[in-house]
Amino acid sequence: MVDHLSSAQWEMLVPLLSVQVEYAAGDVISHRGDLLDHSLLLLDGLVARSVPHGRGMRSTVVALQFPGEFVDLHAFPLKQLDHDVVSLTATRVAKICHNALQDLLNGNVELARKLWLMTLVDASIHRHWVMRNSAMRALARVANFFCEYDARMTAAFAAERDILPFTLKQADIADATGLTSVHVSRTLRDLREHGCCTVAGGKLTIHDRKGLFKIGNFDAAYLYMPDTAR
Amino acid sequence: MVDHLSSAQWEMLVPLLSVQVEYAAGDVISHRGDLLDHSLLLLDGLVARSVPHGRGMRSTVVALQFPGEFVDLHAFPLKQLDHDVVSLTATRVAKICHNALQDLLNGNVELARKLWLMTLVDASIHRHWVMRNSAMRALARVANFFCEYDARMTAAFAAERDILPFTLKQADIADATGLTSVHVSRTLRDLREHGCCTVAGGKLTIHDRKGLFKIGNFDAAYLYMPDTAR
DNA sequence: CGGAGCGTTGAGCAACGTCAAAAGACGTGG
DNA sequence: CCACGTCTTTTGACGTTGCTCAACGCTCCG
Repeated sequence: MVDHLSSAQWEMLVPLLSVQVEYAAGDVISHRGDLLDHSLLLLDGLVARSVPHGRGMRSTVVALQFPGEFVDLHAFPLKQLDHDVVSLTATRVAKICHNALQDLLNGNVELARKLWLMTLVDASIHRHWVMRNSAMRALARVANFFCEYDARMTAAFAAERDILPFTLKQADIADATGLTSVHVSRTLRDLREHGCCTVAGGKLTIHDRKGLFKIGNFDAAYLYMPDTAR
Repeated sequence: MVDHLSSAQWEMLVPLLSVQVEYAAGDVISHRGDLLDHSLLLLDGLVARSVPHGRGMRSTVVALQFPGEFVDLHAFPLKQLDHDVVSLTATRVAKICHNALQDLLNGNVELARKLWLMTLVDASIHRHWVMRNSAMRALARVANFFCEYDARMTAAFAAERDILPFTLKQADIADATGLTSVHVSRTLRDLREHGCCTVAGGKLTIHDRKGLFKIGNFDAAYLYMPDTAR
């Protein structure tokens, strides 16, 4: 969500974003524990922060980043991350070097506070995920996941759509919601039969957004969207 | 974890912490959506960030703060929180006014970055909670919860102990781990019978820390402890 | 002594996981 | 275009975990 920034602030950041890199679905962009001297701004595609569980086992997706969001801005103060960063689709990112960022932020307290704020919005989303995966049953959980997907995609496109690009596998949804892919499959059928939404052919089609929000018990306040007042 | 700060930085912060307040177990310190002009440093007791679910229903604890930690430093950039802040035990906190903090940080980029970092450690803990409550079964989940409790209490006391003060109710553990209090009760019995730890009389007694770590599959890296190198 | 709150236990059940098989989707090379 | 292998989704049968409901005991405190 770069829309937390004023256009003047955005202009200052752009020169630092010269180097672009592309990844394919499944690529590991950085490993937990790696020392990082740069962060990434996601231009296109979906990236997961994921905690591996050991060879052969699937890993848990603890966060998802959408186009227009920083993927690992928290690596700037932390230097080292506690999770892997994995590309879930074909993605394009822009690198931002920590040294250059430090120089920029030293002279601009306002911008520094905005970037701080953006990492805090990520943290708010983490808390929501804790709640979702701890306190909601499968149907509500997956519905709520789609509500968030819808809201963040809408922000990324700056336009509401009823048909969204969606190239995640059911196993990815499972990793993000703490279910098995088998149960995700069944839950998607339930949502389909409720007339809420359909996932097929790389698209998420929302037939009944209101119904989906209700089943998912969705309230977007935790996303701290800049324009869309709560 | 104020130990991320140098003693010089700590000295600068202390003058802002004049006002102290006490709360009793169960007090709601601030409500979601409240506009906040100050943050709190926890001096004593335990505080939960909790998401309410409606009248009568129990709420989900999405984070726990220990003595020496900021409770809601994220309210400084965010101004408004997405969750309640609830005292779980008798607590004592020190207020820090956002205006004064802003003046201090405007003149001290290093300190600002340290505070940023501290909120990012919170976020890392959130991610761990997502993983724990999504991917671990009850026994491992509760064991891991106790491992974290042990590690953060050890940091708060600056001393390792096998008998820790523990005044949370089983229902609180349930709210934090996404289980029911009934199942927590059974799980505590299991941990007791494994010879790992006992919860009774306001104390958590760790009989076999190594065994507890193993059952909880615990790796403290996500806590980003300053001294204890990973 | 009585009540309130918390912890414990048991029985039954719903939700979700596991395993396995089959069907569909998709790209590749002939 | 078809044949093939691989990956993903779907479905069924069955097992397990953890939830629900209800009863009972315990402790603390008035």
